[in-house]
Amino acid sequence: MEKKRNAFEANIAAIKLMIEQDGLVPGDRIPSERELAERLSISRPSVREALRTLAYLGIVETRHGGGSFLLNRDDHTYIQIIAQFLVTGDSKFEDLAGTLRLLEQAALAQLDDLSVLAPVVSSDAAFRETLIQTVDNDLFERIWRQVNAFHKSFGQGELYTQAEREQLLNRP
Amino acid sequence: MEKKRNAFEANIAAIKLMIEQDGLVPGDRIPSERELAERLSISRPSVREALRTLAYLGIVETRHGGGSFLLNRDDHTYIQIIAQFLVTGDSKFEDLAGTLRLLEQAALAQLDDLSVLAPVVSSDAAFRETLIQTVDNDLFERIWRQVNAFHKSFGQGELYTQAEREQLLNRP
DNA sequence: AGGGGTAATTGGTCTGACCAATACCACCGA
DNA sequence: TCGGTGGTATTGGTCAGACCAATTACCCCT
Repeated sequence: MEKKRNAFEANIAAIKLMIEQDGLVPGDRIPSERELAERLSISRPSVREALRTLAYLGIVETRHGGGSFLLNRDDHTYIQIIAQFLVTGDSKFEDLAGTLRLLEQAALAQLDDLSVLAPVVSSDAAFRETLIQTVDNDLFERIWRQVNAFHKSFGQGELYTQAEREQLLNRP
Repeated sequence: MEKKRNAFEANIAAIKLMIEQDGLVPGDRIPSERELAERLSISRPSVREALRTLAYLGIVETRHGGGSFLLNRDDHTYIQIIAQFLVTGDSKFEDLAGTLRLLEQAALAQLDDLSVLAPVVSSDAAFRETLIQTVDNDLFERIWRQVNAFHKSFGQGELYTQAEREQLLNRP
């Protein structure tokens, strides 16, 4: 082994390695914190620091009294974490609305058939929700959803007026 | 207070909130683990579990004996850390490239004067960097930067060919 | 064989302690 | 006065042990 430094990251790597070597698959229960501590020759607090990080990333789920379990990889909660840290406090409100408009403009530009939007043109929320879903891109959708949630948390109302929405449908 | 469940994530949020309220900026030293424990009325192990996670994500840097410091957003390594867990070849890479194209298309659409892009049309990175900066929206730029970092972490090359870039300049 | 209640297991949190690395500062000497 | 130099305080790193809470496992009785 190498390093004294970064014992913490080494612990995370060790746990991941052990999971691999034990042939665990998503849904399986991983060894208890006490057993991990013993097998890795580290203390339980150190095990916990690593496990908590893995849980935060969505790699693992822990149930009080039940144990820790491997999660499916396609839960990708890390995307949400990315978004959560992207949209932190110092975002100006104008940036929020502006970013939403940009995202939705991009979605609109790559949409061939505008007819799917016609039925929902009367509702700002439904119009934009439908618009985003036409993109069919998970990451893009999550980013939009996060920005939109943050925008809504400021208690603002509609992003577009009815007239604006109708105009958007008559462009390309 | 709030709920019993998810005390761990509540601690992370509390630390982030305290950083905000104290007006700390990247480079500043955040309170010591012992002081955080006292101010948040939790134990030092609980503080550490939250702090280690923040450090792992690259939000914060800890120096043995020195303290913990706020990092610049550009230093955030969680994109790479998270990418490390995407061991299997999932199709999410298409989402990355697709999202980047959408973001840049949106930037291009709201740009009046395309002449600023002409000098950098020979470089994929410079072209896209310049394009994003014309938007003048911090949040949008940050989102793009992070997605781009994620995309680059997969070791991919240029997003557009030279011909594509030139074509983009001849559209509107 | 089934149901219920108790014991064992497991995660959640805390206290306290000690080590290691760094920062702080007063002191000393040139 | 200035610059090094040492000791001391502060801070993160790690550990042991304890206790609580939630869940699980198991055994016993009917």
